[in-house]
Amino acid sequence: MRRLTKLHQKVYNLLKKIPKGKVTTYKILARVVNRPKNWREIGKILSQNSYPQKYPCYKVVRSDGKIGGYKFGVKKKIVLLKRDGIIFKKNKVFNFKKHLFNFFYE
DNA sequence: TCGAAGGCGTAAC
DNA sequence: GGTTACGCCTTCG
Repeated sequence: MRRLTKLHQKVYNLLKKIPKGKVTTYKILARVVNRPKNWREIGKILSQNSYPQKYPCYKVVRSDGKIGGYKFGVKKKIVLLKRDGIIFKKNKVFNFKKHLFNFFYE
């Protein structure tokens, strides 16, 4: 396991704040941790998450509503999201904006 | 309005 | 200093 940076901890902590049935995006996470141009880094950080049950990185999708990637396979990611009530249609989140969790209004 | 393609910034290793 | 990473945005048909 790689050493966790402060950015890791910030991102993982934010993941726990996502309510059930909601998703967020890499871009939003990047903004919240004050690294607005670091969305790719966010994805990398999530892939380094060794505790998917503790930190639900599957709740993070791309800003256009597409699934994005997942360390344990996109299919697994879809299954987990469906369990939370997120429906996928043509590789995109159905009613994406409705399910989008925005950290800014906390 | 929608999908596909291409170019691109950042930090850890 | 090069490679890598679960992406974003713009353009075009």
